[in-house]
Amino acid sequence: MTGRGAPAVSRESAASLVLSRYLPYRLSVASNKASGLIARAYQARFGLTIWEWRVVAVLGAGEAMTAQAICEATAMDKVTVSRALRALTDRALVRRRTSPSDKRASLASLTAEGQAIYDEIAPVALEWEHSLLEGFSEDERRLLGELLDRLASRADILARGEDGEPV
Amino acid sequence: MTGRGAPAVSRESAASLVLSRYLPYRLSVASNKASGLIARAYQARFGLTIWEWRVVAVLGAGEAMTAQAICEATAMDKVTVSRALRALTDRALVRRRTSPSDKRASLASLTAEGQAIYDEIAPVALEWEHSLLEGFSEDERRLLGELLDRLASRADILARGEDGEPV
DNA sequence: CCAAATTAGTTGCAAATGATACTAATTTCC
DNA sequence: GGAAATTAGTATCATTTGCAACTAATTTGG
Repeated sequence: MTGRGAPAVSRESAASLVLSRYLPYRLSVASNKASGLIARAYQARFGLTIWEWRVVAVLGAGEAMTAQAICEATAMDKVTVSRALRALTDRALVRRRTSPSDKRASLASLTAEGQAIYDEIAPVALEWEHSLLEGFSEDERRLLGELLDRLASRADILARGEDGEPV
Repeated sequence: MTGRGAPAVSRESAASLVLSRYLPYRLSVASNKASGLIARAYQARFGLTIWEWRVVAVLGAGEAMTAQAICEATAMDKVTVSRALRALTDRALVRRRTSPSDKRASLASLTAEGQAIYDEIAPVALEWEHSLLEGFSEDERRLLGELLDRLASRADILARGEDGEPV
């Protein structure tokens, strides 16, 4: 009976990696549940995918935008934006005209029908957000948003920084 | 000039729906950036997908688990778990044996090689998490985690609750 | 104790996604 | 002023994902 005594540290290797406490995991779970919940609103009722909805959401402000501008405003890939625009255009929710200043680009904007859908969905989306945050104090809501933004920009910085190791 | 006076509410319909301020959107952006960043660690270095990594992460604790239990621990769909287990088993990182108490189920656990990978990745994953949270105070870290968990459970409640309208 | 219903896990197929290559228009800069 | 490099947006193809159907084992309840 050699080697007994203190409760050997033997296989304590990755001590505190408990998935349910791991931030990227928690973010992912919260994000998926929140998105999934609200997605039902625009999917079931208007047949919009989450990306189509995002495009509608930014165009809802009224400004005509290029696909490029939409990419930036929605954090979507340009291929995804292209497909969403195509689908929306096919359904006549969006109209596109060639940009006068750059014939490669086109300016997209909502049609009357698209605007009508936006006007109907947007308040519902805001209600869902509100329901989701029920029980959160004003401070908590503000802080949550702020922390998420900081996290995102921190991830950006790290992504540029290196190509392998954590800093 | 009738009906003037207060700055007409005319087309102010969805007043405060600005995508960049919309919580589900911010969550999604933060989550994708954080996950994407860390995914490089286990993808490039070990060829693990995010789901394979999650499975490895929960099995890393040492307990043999059924696919069902893994579903619950990882918030993954059963099909996704099945595929991840298959891939890991094919690479001999995971071993499965039929559960003695239920011949439909099998108990999965890490092989020595799987454990070795876990032991190598887990600390790196934690370092990344740490880098991500650099600049966050202890309070902020705790609060962020707590708010995310509350949000997820709130979404669960709402998802059960109804089948259309926000509450 | 057995037929019907449920559960564990897998498979197959259709749709969604992502990387890459491509066309056309526009800048750059010698 | 024009060849080379860049940019806008689209198309193509391979992979991933999600749903629904399926097999096999177990539980229920009559």
